[in-house]
Amino acid sequence: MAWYDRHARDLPWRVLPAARAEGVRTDPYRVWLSEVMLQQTTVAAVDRYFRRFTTLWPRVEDLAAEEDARVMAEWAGLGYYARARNLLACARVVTRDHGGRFPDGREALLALPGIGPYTAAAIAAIAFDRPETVVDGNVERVMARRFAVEEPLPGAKKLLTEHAARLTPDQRPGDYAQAVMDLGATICTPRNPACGICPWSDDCAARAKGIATELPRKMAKKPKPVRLGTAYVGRTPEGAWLLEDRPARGLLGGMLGWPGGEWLEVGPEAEGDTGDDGCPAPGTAWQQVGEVRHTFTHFHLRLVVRAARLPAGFNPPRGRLVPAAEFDPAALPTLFRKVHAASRDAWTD
DNA sequence: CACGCGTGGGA
DNA sequence: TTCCCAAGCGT
Repeated sequence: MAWYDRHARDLPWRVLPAARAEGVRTDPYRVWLSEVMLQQTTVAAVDRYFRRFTTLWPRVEDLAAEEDARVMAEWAGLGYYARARNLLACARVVTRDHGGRFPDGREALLALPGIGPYTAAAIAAIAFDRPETVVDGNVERVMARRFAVEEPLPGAKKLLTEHAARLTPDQRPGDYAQAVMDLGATICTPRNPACGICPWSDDCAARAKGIATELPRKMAKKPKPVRLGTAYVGRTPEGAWLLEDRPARGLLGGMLGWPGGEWLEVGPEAEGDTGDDGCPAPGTAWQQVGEVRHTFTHFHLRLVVRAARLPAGFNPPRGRLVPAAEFDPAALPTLFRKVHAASRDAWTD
């Protein structure tokens, strides 16, 4: 804990021990928002989004009252969009059923949308200083090394959680939780752990055995297949864009995107063209303007980008026309921002 | 319980 | 270029 008092990172959602000593309170709303944004996401990526969200919506009631599309547009680019949908659902439950106050216990938190075992424990510990054990990827790595657990993840998760629980103190459990995660993020890193400056180096079994860098072991991952598809960027003579609201569930669910066909996996050889599958205006002369490559969690995608001027009075069979004044490419997920950028040269009239 | 679900940065 | 990964959750 002395290490944390000296080395805690100053993050926008964090109340440092020194500030807390002067009476600054930890806001559960900000803890919750930051923890959801940080799920599988780096501090560097979250920083800007957290500042933007708390400026637009300072309290959970403000967020709960916002329109879905506005929140999704602000989340665009951060990824894992189910988090944004669950974020709104959670804000509305807390506002309507809990009077705008987050519950202070792990069990009650666990019942809320988008809050799983890690986030429930993190909020209980950090916002309410409950002695809950927080187990994220950092804690798994630190415990695997400190106790030289050689069983690979995810099988070792249960054992690592037991080790972590045994170390959780009664005093300042919130600071302790953040300290272990800071340790994992800045000292006990995946590649080149800085064991020389680690406050736990004398207690570390993996360091003693010289295998710290090899832990935690992980099961081999499957290779990512390649999928191919086409995206159609159409504009009316007035400059309106033809876009599509994606279904609420699934990949990029609830986000705005360009029309196009299914993204189909192909064999190692036949990487031919993709036809006009999914073309939203078959009678129009589409021109290929580029190709976009993008990698998702479980596949690589190559999208052929086609652009066209739509006829005057065009009535979209699917999707909708977004007037130029209302269109902001920043509201698109990253894949579709790339598609928009690839089409840019087609509009140099 | 295994899988689906994004993105950007670093080695 | 390619691979790995980062404060997980829902189904």
